[in-house]
Amino acid sequence: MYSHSEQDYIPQLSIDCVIFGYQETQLKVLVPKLDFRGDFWALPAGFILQDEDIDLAARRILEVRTGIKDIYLDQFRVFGGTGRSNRPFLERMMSLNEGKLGSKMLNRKEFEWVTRRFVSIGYYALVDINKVVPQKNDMDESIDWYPIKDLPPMIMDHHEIVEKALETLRLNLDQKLIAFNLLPETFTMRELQELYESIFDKPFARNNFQKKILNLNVLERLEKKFTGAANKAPYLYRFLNAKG
Amino acid sequence: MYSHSEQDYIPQLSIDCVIFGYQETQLKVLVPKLDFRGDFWALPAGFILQDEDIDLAARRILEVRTGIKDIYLDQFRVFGGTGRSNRPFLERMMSLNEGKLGSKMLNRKEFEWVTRRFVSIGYYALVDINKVVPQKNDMDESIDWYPIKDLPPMIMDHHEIVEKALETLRLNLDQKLIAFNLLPETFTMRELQELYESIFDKPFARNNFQKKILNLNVLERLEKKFTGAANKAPYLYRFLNAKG
DNA sequence: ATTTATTGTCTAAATAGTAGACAATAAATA
DNA sequence: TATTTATTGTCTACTATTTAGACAATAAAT
Repeated sequence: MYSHSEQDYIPQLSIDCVIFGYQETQLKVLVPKLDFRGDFWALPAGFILQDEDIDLAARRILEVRTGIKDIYLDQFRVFGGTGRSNRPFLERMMSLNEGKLGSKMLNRKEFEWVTRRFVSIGYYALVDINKVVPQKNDMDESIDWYPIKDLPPMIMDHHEIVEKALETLRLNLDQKLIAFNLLPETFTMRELQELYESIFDKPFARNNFQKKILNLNVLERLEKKFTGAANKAPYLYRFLNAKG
Repeated sequence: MYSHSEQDYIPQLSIDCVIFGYQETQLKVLVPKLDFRGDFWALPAGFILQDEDIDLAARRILEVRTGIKDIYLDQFRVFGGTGRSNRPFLERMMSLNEGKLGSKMLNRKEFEWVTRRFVSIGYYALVDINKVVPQKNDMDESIDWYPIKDLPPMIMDHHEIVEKALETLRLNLDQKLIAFNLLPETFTMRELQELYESIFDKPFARNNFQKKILNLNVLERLEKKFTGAANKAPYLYRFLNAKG
C-alpha cells in the first residue's frame, strides 16, 4: 500500500481532502470506494512524511488522486474528536471480507499503527474537472465524482468534513476569487453564475450578478461563443490572475 | 513537568495558544518566559492526551495558564513546516545552562520525544484580563501580558502564529460578535471603540461606530457611569448574549 | 454664568446593492 | 424575407447601507 513504511510517517496524524469539481451545473466531490465487500466510501486521505511540510503532503496526496500538480488548495480545519479511529471500520470490513483480505492485509504492526486514534487535517481543493483523471489506489474499487447533494455514505466523520469544507468555500469564494479554479480556461457569464448557484445552493439575479463580477475587474472578455442556439451568442471570459 | 508520561500523549502533535487580553487601550498577549539563561519566550502550549478531544485539550491548557474554565476559544490554523522542532532551541538552552538544568532536565526518552518535529494546532483565546491570574509552570521564570505591538522575541515560528491569530480575530470579530469577551461585564461605548481600534490598528468614526454597534441589538444600556470628568457622563452597556 | 471636553443623536451626502426594463442578437418559424 | 423566440448585455430607477458633518446635552472646571 505504501512506498514508505509506517515509521516514515508522523503517527496518529492524517490529511483528509475534499476535492471539489464542477460539471453539468452540479458541484461534485471526488470520492473513492474501497475495494471490499460492504460498500465503504472514504475521502482521499494520506499521512505526512517525517520530513515533509503538511501543505506539501496535501499536494502529494492530491496529485496522486488527480494527476494535477498545480492545484488550488486550502487548509480549513482540524478534526480531533476522540472517536476518530479506523478500528471499528476496519474490523467491520474484515469481518465482511474474510476470504479476500489476504493480499491486501496489513501486517500486525501496520494494523496497530493505522487503527489508533487519528487527528486529521482537512484540506479542500478546487480543480477543473475536465483536467482530472481520477486515480484509484490499491485499496480502491473505484473513484468517482459525486454531486455534493447526493454523496454516498462515508466512513467516520467524513460527511461532517465535507460540510465544513463547503462552508469554508462559501466564505472564501468572493474574498479570495477562487471560483475560477473550478471552471475551464474560458467560460460564459452564465456558466460562472450557475457555478455560484450550485455552490451557494440559491439563485442569483442575472443582471446584478454580471455587474458585480465585471466590477471586480478580474475578467478579460474574449470573442463570442458559438452556441447554435436560437438567441444572442454570449461572450467568453478568461480569469486574469490565472497562474499559467 | 507532566502529571502524565509522554506515552499518554499523541506524539509530534502540540497545541499553541495565543491568549488575547485588553488593557489600557492595548491588545495584549499572555506569554511565559522560560526559567533558563538566554531569554527564551514561548507561547503557552501543551500536548493532547490519547483519549482527549483536541478542543478540550486546548481548554485544559488555557485553564492551567489563566484559571478560567469557560473561555472563548477558536481553532484557527495548523502549523506544519518541516523545521518545527524544539531541538535547536533546547540544545542552545542546554549549552547556556549547563549547571542549572539538573533538576528540570528531561530524561533521555523524554528528550527524544519532545525534540522531534512537531505539528502544532493554533488556538486563540479571548479573556477579560482582569479575571486572569497568570500561572507559571515549572519551566517558567515569569508569565506576563505583552502589547501585541511590542512582543518579546519568541522561539520558532511563534511570531507567525500570533500574526495569523490576529488576522483570524479581525476576520471573525464582527461576524461572531466576540469582542465582548475581551471586556469586563460592563463598559462604555468609547471603551468598546478603543478596543476595536487596538485590534484593527486604525481609528473608527465615533458617530458611525456607535450607530453600527447599537444596530446590532446585542447591547443592553445600563445606568450612566460616573467619571468625574468635566463632561457628559457616558452610559454603561452590557453584552446581552453573555453566557454567564 | 461661562467655558471646556465629551457624549448621544440627527441629517445629508455618497456609495453599494436590488429590481425592473429593454434593445441586440442568432436561429427557428411562418 | 419577415416574424417569432430565447437569451444576452446593459441601462435606469429604487432601496439600503455606509460615511461625513453638525449640534444639542451634559458634568465639572473656571
